[in-house]
Amino acid sequence: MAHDERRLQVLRAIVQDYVSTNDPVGSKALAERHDLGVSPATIRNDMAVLEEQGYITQPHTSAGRVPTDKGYRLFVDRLSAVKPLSVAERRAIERFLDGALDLHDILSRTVRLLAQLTHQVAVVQYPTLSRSAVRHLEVVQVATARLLLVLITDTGRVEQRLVDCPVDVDRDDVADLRALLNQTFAGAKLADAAGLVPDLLETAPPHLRRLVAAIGAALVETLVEPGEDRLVVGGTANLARVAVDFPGSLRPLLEALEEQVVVLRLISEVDTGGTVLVRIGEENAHEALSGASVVSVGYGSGDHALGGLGIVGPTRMDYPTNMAAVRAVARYVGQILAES
Amino acid sequence: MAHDERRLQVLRAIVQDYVSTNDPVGSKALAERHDLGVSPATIRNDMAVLEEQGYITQPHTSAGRVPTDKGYRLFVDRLSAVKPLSVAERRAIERFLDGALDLHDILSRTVRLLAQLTHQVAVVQYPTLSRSAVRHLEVVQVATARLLLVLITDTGRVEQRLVDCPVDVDRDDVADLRALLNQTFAGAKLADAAGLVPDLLETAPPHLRRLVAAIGAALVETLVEPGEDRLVVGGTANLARVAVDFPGSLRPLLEALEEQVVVLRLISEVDTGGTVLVRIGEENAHEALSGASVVSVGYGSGDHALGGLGIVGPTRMDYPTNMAAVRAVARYVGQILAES
DNA sequence: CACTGGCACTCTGTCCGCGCGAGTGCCAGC
DNA sequence: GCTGGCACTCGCGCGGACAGAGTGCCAGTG
Repeated sequence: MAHDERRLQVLRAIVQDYVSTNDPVGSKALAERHDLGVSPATIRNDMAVLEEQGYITQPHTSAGRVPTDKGYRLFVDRLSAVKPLSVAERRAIERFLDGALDLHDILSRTVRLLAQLTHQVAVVQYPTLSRSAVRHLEVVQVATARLLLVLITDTGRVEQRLVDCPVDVDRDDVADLRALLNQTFAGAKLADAAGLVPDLLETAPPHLRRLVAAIGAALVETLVEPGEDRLVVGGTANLARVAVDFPGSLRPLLEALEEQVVVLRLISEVDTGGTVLVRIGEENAHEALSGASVVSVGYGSGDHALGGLGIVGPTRMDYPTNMAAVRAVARYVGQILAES
Repeated sequence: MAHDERRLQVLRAIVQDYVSTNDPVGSKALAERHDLGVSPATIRNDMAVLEEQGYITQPHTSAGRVPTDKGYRLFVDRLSAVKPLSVAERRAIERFLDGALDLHDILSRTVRLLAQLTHQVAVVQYPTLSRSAVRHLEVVQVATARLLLVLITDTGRVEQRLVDCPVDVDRDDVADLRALLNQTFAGAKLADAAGLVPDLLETAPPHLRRLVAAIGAALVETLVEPGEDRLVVGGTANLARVAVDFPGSLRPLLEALEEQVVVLRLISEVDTGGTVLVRIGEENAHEALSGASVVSVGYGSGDHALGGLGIVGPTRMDYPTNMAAVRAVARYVGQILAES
């Protein structure tokens, strides 16, 4: 019906205006700023319907209307066109990510870039270990009965782990161990690594058995445990700019960002298809994020995602632009990681 | 003189009260809360003198007095006794730092601990490379003409760097290279490493010369360049709690913390003696930090500092407690690093 | 039947004026 | 040199008035 169509136009206009002005938007202003072809009075009728359907609400009687979470949801799902990035922005992305020296460098550049493009808090998950493969395992003796295990993956990630050994170790053992480990694990997907430990034990020469058992246990632990420090966060200064959208205080949000685990769960729940995921307000199911939206997407080379990245900001954000930025950055990061 | 002595008592009382209440403190309240043995009128006279000397100021006529930067300075230098940590706090420190798995883990635990103890933003610098020694160098082939160089130091730090080679490399070369590098650099202080590169070139077999030259260059670059990502920051959520002390906005401060380089300079300028350094307000010589104080100290094993750590907070902070916490944490971290 | 203009109503944000209270500086007295 | 007293100065909070924005409803019109 033509009516429904126009009502959606009205909702879209409300979202756009509210996002850009941060003022509840009234019927008169809407009629002026948008070519809806009808008078304020008609818009008011539409607004009444939209309010009843739960898409908009008024902060208090006789202020303008403000989109609800549900309103933003509809906007994102049906009303917003993907906003292509400007040439300057594309160039900025390339320039920013080019010349990174290692994985950490790539990720910290990414997070800064994303924060700069979106003016929101940016979050990048470290590539998940289980999806990458072992490139090399290094063993370094730190003390007579203490080894440092260094794992290098094909995504350029370096993991380290101290291992206390049940027995003293001599130098030749270390070399043997290194050879043994690499022979067994080189090229293996980390997800499969745990299954290879029995093989490892079998092929180990008897005098190394106990040592290998300890190492194997530590290895599995390191690989299987997701760990906690898997998140790079940046652009928190942008929160100050949008502080007005978080009435109480920024504190819960800052805490959630530091907690990492909360945000990590959100960011890592991406599907592999490259679709941008948007969680709006209460959809986040975490109190600290009830006034916030999370825009995330998986990145990776080829078809499987290595991890997620995205932004966290107020529900009152420019979704089309931010979704485009998140997607574009993820694409570039995937490329870069595939090359290195 | 007895007068001067009492005036200092008054200043101390003002600082203490103001820090705990955040209200400008008046003569009457002072006389009630502290045993100064004189009447409010007398205190007023002292306050007038203190104000003239620039130690305190009044926000507006007929409000109480507030310490100036200079007042805090005097307080820190001459009026505050070191506040020993409670048993619970000491235990918390041990518990918190015990069981860390690697360097990054140690540092991120440290920063959380410090933030929790002081209720301020905590900052920890990565151990400076130049003061540590090479434990092992690992070379991994990533592509035909691309190597990943991994440096492991005796402080447990792992540095990685991609190197594009001028020539193709085969597998034996990699092994030779690894042996050669470790032979030359193992045990060397990183600060001296650059000087060893000529030796390296000399001992290299002719067919590896060009390769070694490239690697050597990358190595020096990695070691000498201080890099940017040398800072772990935590506890920014605490800023929200003290937002009232930063009238304009938290933004400049958050930006400075993200910028890292600013804070890094402050944190790294520690002397090796283990003295806690306090920079108050304008002393920081950076606009974003003009309302903030930085409490920092070097940490390390033995006599030489590996890096700095500290906190950033409003000038209105509890200096004695925070200084004690910073010092205690630095001491423990030094111990832990010496062990691993 | 849908849209429009008009109108009365409601509510918030803001401004002003006022009184209160806290705190000071000064002075005379001990 | 300290103290109590006193007049003075301001900032803050409260309440009322007011303007402005926005709404809902209603009657009129193509």
